Amino acid sequence: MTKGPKISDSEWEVMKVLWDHEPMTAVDVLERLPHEQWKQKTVNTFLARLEAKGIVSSQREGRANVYRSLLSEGECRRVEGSHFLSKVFRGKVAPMMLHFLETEDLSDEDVAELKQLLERKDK
Amino acid sequence: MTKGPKISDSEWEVMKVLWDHEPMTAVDVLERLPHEQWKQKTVNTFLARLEAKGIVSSQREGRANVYRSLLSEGECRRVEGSHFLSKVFRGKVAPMMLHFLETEDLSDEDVAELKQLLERKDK
DNA sequence: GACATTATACTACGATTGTAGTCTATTGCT
DNA sequence: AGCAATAGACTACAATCGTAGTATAATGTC
Repeated sequence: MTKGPKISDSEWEVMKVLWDHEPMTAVDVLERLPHEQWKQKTVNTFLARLEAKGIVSSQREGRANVYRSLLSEGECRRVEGSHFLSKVFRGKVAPMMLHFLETEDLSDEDVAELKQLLERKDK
Repeated sequence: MTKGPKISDSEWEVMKVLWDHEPMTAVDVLERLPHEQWKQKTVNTFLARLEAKGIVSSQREGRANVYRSLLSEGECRRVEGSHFLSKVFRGKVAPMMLHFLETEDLSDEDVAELKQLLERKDK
């Protein structure tokens, strides 16, 4: 459940930059994105769409619009995460965790941290 | 990395049914999907698109086409999983695992299983 | 063999996505 | 004041997605 607005792949790229450095203008955002892949106008379009979706707000400041996120990265992760879980792993958490444990590289520190977390969850 | 064809949300629903019961005809697939949400023609369209994408193959058998998957669920999970990881969690596995540990409900058995897995990974 | 059934093939169409271009208004410069 | 630079607004357009409808061909029934 936990429905939320759909954020497309490219919109996520813009949002990650915004979450890291907000408030920002469209020009600021472009500077933080790989220049070879992004044009200013494209960034502008995405910011406008994100505003239309209610994910960011804009405020005129002088000559430029300044953007701020309305949803936190954590909230968006929750929505996207539960959607991914039900779509790809049929909502079953444990198999998903096993999958990532097997396919992704975890450092020793990561493993230790996860074990600690699980210990605490255990009681 | 590990590029693969894009499988849309609805296409995933069709594929999960197919992986569970293949080989199947389009009529078989519809029967396994929630009837209120799916129409036969829609299922047909998705099967045709999946074939065009090289994700399933079809073979004429008598009066009907019989479909089989060309990619396993595991392969598709790998592609989709690593895409999700990089998009939503910036490629960082541990934070993602923590996120799911905190937001999703794990049964005691799940926790025990994961701990075992981590133990084995540890050495 | 003519007609009803039914499965596939082909076509449709609005919404979203990725990727900008054009038009307009504001600012700065000389 | 007049003109150039620049920021935003509005428009464009092909590809993909969700959701079918229409046309056609093969099959089964009398």
